[in-house]
Formats: sequence, C-alpha cells, structure tokens
Amino acid sequence: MTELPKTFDPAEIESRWYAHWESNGLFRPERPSAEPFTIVNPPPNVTGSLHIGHALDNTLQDIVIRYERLRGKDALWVVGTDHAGIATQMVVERQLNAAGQKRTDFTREDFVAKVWEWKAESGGAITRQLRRLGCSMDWANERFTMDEGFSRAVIKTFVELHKRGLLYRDKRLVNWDPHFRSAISDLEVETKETNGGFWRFRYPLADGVRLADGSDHIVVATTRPETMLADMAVAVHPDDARYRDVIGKDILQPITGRRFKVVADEHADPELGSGAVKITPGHDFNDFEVGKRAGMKAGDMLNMFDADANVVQTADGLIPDRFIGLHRFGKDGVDGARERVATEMKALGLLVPHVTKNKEGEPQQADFEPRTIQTPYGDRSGVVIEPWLTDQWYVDAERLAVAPMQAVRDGRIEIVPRTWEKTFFNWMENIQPWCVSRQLWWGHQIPAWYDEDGNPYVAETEEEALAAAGNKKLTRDPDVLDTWFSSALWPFGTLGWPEETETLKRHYPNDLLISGFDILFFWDARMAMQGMEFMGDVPWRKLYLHGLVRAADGQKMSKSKGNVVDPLGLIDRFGADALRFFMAAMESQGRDVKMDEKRVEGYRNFATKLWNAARFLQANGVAASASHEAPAAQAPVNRWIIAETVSTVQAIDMAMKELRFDAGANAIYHFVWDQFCDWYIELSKGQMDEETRAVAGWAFDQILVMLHPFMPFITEELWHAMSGSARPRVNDLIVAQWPQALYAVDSEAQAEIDWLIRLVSAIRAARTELNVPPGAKMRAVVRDASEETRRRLDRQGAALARLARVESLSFGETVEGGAAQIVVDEATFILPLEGVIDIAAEKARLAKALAATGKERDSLAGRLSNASFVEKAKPEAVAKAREDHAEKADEAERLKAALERLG
RNA sequence: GGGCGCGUAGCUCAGCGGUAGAGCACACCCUUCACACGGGUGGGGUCGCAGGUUCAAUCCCUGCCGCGCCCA
Repeated sequence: MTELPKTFDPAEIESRWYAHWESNGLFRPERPSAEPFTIVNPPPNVTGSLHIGHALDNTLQDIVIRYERLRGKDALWVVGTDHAGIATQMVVERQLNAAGQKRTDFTREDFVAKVWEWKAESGGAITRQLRRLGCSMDWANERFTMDEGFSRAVIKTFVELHKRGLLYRDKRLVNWDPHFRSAISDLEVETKETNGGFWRFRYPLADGVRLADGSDHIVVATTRPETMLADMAVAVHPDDARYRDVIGKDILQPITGRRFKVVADEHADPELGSGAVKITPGHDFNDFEVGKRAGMKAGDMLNMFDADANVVQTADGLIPDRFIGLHRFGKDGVDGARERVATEMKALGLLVPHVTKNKEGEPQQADFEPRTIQTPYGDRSGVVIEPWLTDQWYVDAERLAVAPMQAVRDGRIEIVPRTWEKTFFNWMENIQPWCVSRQLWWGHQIPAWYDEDGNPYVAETEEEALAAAGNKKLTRDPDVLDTWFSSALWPFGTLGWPEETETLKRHYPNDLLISGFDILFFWDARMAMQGMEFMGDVPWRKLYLHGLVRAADGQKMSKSKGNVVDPLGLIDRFGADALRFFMAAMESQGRDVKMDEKRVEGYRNFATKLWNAARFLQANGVAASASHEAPAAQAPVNRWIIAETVSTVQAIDMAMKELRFDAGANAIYHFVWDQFCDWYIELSKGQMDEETRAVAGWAFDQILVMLHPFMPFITEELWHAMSGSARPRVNDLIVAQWPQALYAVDSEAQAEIDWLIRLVSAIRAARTELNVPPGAKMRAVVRDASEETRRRLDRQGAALARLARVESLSFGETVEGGAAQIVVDEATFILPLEGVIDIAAEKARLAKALAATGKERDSLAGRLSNASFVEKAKPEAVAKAREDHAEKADEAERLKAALERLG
C-alpha cells in the first residue's frame, strides 16, 4: 500500500494517469468477443480550442463510455477533428495578411499546402485539451475529415447522391456572404432585428396611363431602395380595385429609365402600404418567386451586384455610370447605392415623405419611416447576407428527410429528452434544398467537371468524367463542399466506409450520440439523412441532446460580452474531476447549465473528502478488496453498508439507463459522503476487526469503480494507492469490473443501523439544543424499551457512547431531577442532567416536538375520518395513512408523557 | 405569428398526485488522533397568479403574468 500524501494534488495525478492509460492502450482494450458499444464524438473544429460547451459535451460522453467499458463492453469512442472550411481558411488567410500577403497571391495548390502546414504545426490544440478533461477516446484511430480515406467517402457520397437524383446543380438565389464571397446554407443565416428605414417612392406609369383615381404613378415602398436599380416589375394584388386597370401596363422607372410591367400577384398585400410592391427577382427571395410566376427565367433576372455586394452594370446596361462600383449601402461613412437612390428620387420629386407629428402636434417630414426590420446576417462573418443569383449544388433534403423522420417515429431512433422530437419534425417537414457548394479553397473539392459549354460531369475521378464526356476538354468545379456535408458521414465514414470493414459492421449503427441541441439541424439531422441513405440504417439508436452552459448570470457566454469561463482555468483551480462532476451533477435533461464556480469548488471538496477517507482506511489497515464479491459479514453495520452499496449501484445503473447524469452523480455523492464517510467510517472506528477491514476495503473499491466514470483521475490514483506494491492490482481501474447488484439485502441490519442513526441524531440534537457541553459524557436511562431495542443497544452500545457520548445505559422507569428525554420509536431515552439542564428549555424543546408530531397526527386523522378518502383512495394509501397515524399518535403520547414528567 | 421550455429556501437546482429536498450561503457550537476543502446542530419555502379535475395538487388541465430559446 502506498502511503498517501496529506493533501491531494489533482494536476500531478491527472497528467500521470492520462499518459498511463493512453500509452497502455486502455481506452480501447482488445475485447473481440464483448458486446460493442459505440459513440462518435462531434468532431471539433481543427482550429478550435476547448470551451465550456465542449467540456460539458465530452464529459457526458466520457461518463457513458467509461461506464460501458467498466461493464465489460467493447466500448469505442471515435474521435477526430473537422477541417472547418471557412474557419480554417480564415485563420490561414489572417496569417498571410499579417505577413503582407493574401490568398490570391498563391495558386490554389500552394495555398492548400499552407493550410496543411498550419494544421501540422498548430491544428488540433483541442485534442490535447480533451485529454486534460480525461476523455477516454480512441486516439489510436483519430480521424480528420480531410484524411484520404474520409475524403474518398465524401466524394463517393456526392457522386452517389447525384446518380440517385438527390443532388443537382441549379441557378437560384442563394444566401451570399459578401465577406467570405461564398454561398452559405440557410442554417448559417441568422435573422436579427435592426433599425432600418421604409421608403416610399412614386413609380411613373408609362404611355400616359393613369390609375382609377387619376394618378399618373404607383407608390411602392421598400426597405432596400438600392435594389431599384434591378427592378423588373411592380406587383399588385389581382383583386385590388385600385390597380386592376393597369395590370399589364408599363412602368417607366426613373433613374434607370427601364420599362417593365405591372403584374398581378397575390404576394402583393392590398392591406399593406399602397398595396403595390416593386419586384427585384434577382435580389429578393419573395421577388424571385413572383418573377418566376410572371414568366421570368432565372437566367434572365437582372443582377446588380458583384461578389462583394458592390454595384455592377446589369445585363440591360441601364444603370447610370455614377452608380457603378458603389457599395450596396453606406459603409464607413460613405453613402452607398441605397442612400444615392433615395437622394436622387427625392431630387426628382418622386419620394413620398414620411409625415409625423412632433411633441407640439406640428407635422414633421422625414425621408423615410424608421422601422425595425428583420435582417439576415452570416453567422460567422457577421455581415448582411445578400440574396444573389448563382449556380450552386443543392441536395434534395426533402427526400432524404423521409427515412430519418420515419426512424424517429417508429422508435428506431430515440431522442432524449423527448421534447426535441417536435422541433426535429418541424424542421424536417419544412426542410429546404441544402446548398452544399462553397466558394472556398480549403475543403473537399466538388467532383464535377464542365465541358466548354458548361455541361457538368459528376464522377469520382477526372478519368471517369473524361470518359463520360467523350474526352472533351474539361475543367473541374473550383468550389468545395459545405463542411457539414462531410461531417454528416462521421458515424460511418470514420469506421471505414465505403469499404465494408469489420469495424463498420461491428460499430454501425452507433449506440448513442450526445450533442448540444444547437447542432440538431446542422449535424444530427444530416447524419441521420446520410446514414439512412447510405447505410440503410439509423446512425445511432439514441440521440441525447443537452443544453448550453451559460454564464453565472444566465447570459449566453460570448467573447464580446467577456463572460466566457475557460474550462482549463477551472481544471487548474479545482481539478478535472471536480469540473466533470459539476457538469454531470448539473445535467438534468434538457436544461441549460448555469455556471456556478462555488459548486465546482464543492465537488473539489468532495474529492478531498474521498481522499481523506482513503487515508483513514489505510491508517487502519484497510486495503484493496481480495474479491469482486462482497465479503461474508455478520456485524449489522457491515451488512448494512453492503446493502447500501447495492442500492447505490442500482441507482446509478438506473440513472445511466435513463441518461440522468444528475441522478447518477447525486447517488454516488450521497453514498460516499452521507453514508460511507459520515456513518460507516464513524461506526467502524470502534470495531476495526478483520471482518470490518474486509468489508470496508470491498465497499471502498466499489465506490472507486462507481465513481470512476465521473471522477476518473482521483479514483484511479486511490485504486492503486489502496493496493500498493505488496499486492498490486491486477487491472487498472479504468478496466475494472462494475459492481454487481445481486446480493440479497439484509433489511434487519438496515433497520438496525437506521434506528441507530436516528437515535444518535436525536441525542445530538437534544444536547445541542440544551447547550450540553460537546465533550460532556452522559448516562441514559431507557424506559419502555422492547426486547429488540435492548438487543440493539447491547450490540450498538459502544457506537452510542462514541457518537452520542452516552456512556452508560440502564433500564428503569424514572429519573430523579432534571433530565432530557428523547423518544425514538417505542422507547424513551432519559438523560439525567441534574444541575446542567435548563428545565424550561427542555420543556420548550419537547413541546415543540409534540406540536410537530401532533400536527402530523391530526392531519392524518383528518384524512382518515374523511369517508370518501377511505372509500376512493388506493388501499395502499389508506393503509399507509393508518400506519403513519398510529405511529404519530404513539409518539405524541410518549412526548406528552415526557413533558408531564417534567411537571 | 407558430413551436418549445422555464418560474420550488437568499443563490444554483432536483423532485412530483398523499401537505417539500440537495449543494452553496447563513446562524450557533467544535483545533474529537481521515478530512476546517472538516465535524455537529439549526433557521429559512402560502412550490409565479387565478380557476378547474380529484377523496387529495407543488405535481394533471385551462387561462393569465414574467423570463428564455427556436422557427417564420
């Protein structure tokens, strides 16, 4: 046995044991005949560093994987990183910028080579940080989404989806991010409310046409005046009497002089503004649909922006030169197209001012009406997204969504907590085509080649494409795939697919996926789609969704708010075990976790408590258990702790089955502290015999195993410390055996220790309340004691003496002089306190106890006297009430008698 | 506008048809030979509000108030 130092140093233990586990292959021991259990880790960005959300997500996964490993399963936790297209390209571009260079100074090949260099040098910092958290991943088979094998899976998926008609190229509006100069998917767009304006303009009718009311123009309103430069129609509602006569007539647009038609479309809401809306099909999603309904082809729709959202000439050449090159709207204090259009319309007298009244009730004019508008932003770039007409690759998500929805409906995928099902269905049922092409250099280049006429040939290799094209001159699509397109293959791409490997057969479907609910659509749903499509089966049988870790004040953590908590800092201060235990204890299904450092500190204290319990055991000759089986025991206290160990195993097993991490953590916490340390150790102090040593050693071993998934480091350390060089452990704790929960529970022993605990607690409470000096030893006279109580007192007298400081016991009826009286079950314990006791205080104490007991008795009596309760309530409930009532009535009688004895 | 969730002790959270629990904080006592990151004892809640169902509601239902998130 190794003697433990007085204080425990998490940092030293953590690095030592992690290295030991990893270098000995203990994260993935060979267990070919064991039942497999598989989790894939949400691959963190290769540019990422560990934040508090990772700490939660990975702690939960590690708890499950360690638990299943201890239960003997062939537990595989797949790990790797994600190439994170935009994020990684940004990092490397920033480095180049710092050196006065830019991406376009290099060829694509050279730039991509630079990214790989960066990855080799500084990528994957997060994988080292996951180790600090104690995560027992299968590092020996770490994957990367840009690895050759995984890339092959990505390319194959693309080609296959295309073959199956589930992936196509289309010209339509995309969410264009002018900062990254790339398309992004609708999920990557965040709508935010911003302060904007609502302008009203007069659009003159051409050819002398007039409205029914005699006007020679139509008023249209817009939040984006700049798009006027690419307007192609004005829409009115077909039933709107004001405009019925001018449908099909021309508008002669000012500024550009473009002629276009007034079209009828139900998109125009007669109730809103003037009821007429300008239509810019090339720059607005609604207008695009209106344009299509009006017979315009996507290829004919006017585009007025370049990739940076600066104005370019439209195909009809009608934008005046003075607008060309302007930004879409004001930037850095310089007016953009938006402001210039508004100014010019005003100068032309075509702006309808916004009229309000000031405080004095006088009319006031403004160029536009201030309004809160919903504005789309790129979630990564933070710039306003521009709907832009381009050719992109789309996945037919609607068809792919069918199978996953069915799998959730029929239970092949269980979503935990279940409330997320609705969200899942709601999104899947309204899913939009998924734009998967990105105008980046870093990522999986799209396997499509074009001939000189622009016809695409999709194939896994250029040779195949050439063959398909009849050896025409081809150029490869320069775009890469959305990173999520590749990570959607993670549950099978990491296992060797498209090869039919043994690993794949054994570990697909995965058993469980744990992710934050924030990536339910981005990642989880897409894994389900690709898994069902390519593997013909669910990616995982269970999907557990957890919440966010919030700052102490309940706010979302963010760098800009400066309220981020660094998990590594918490590990430095309190140890990884404490942080992990905090995460587990706070994870009640579905709720966000609010950061509470005091609580992390509390779990550090818990670890220290355990440490010191081990020191006590060592000092008393308790060592590692000789067997996995519970030792034979006679003493009630030993039989009791064995029974309590069993119920703790059961509680944890139940919690793990239901993925109630908080329940599991609490079960082991209370067992260790409130039962093992507070009572078992205290009770064992007076009787440290061979039997007790054996039982204590066994129970402590079970504690270490049960606690290990939550606190892997300290438990492994103590596991070995309790054994030592004389009789070293056969196994490391990480691969030990999970406790059995089979032993018959000795309810008699449980009842006896329960009684003892109640008796000791009651005496202590009375002593404190009556201000008996803590060290004072007392004698007790017991009256009304049953035979059983006498036997128990006989066995537990020593314990009573030590824990309650009641030294000598006698059996009698009365005590002369002042005394404290304690009622426990049928017996009354009279503690003579001649001269010490304050009779008034004791009377008050008893009266209070009597009042409490009497209240409960009366309440139960009231219920029992209610005829409908006795008739209609469940028989068990009635029986229980009768039993409780009798008990309370008896207790009240005894308290009353005790009170009377005091006069 | 649609959907989801939350409102329980000063704080952070469990619980759930039979009149409430934990951790921290607080008060008092204790340097008792594992541990002061400790031990002992205790105070503190009309379980957001209003109705309803029920023998019985913190727990189920409805409405309202407040807070948060997602989608449009």
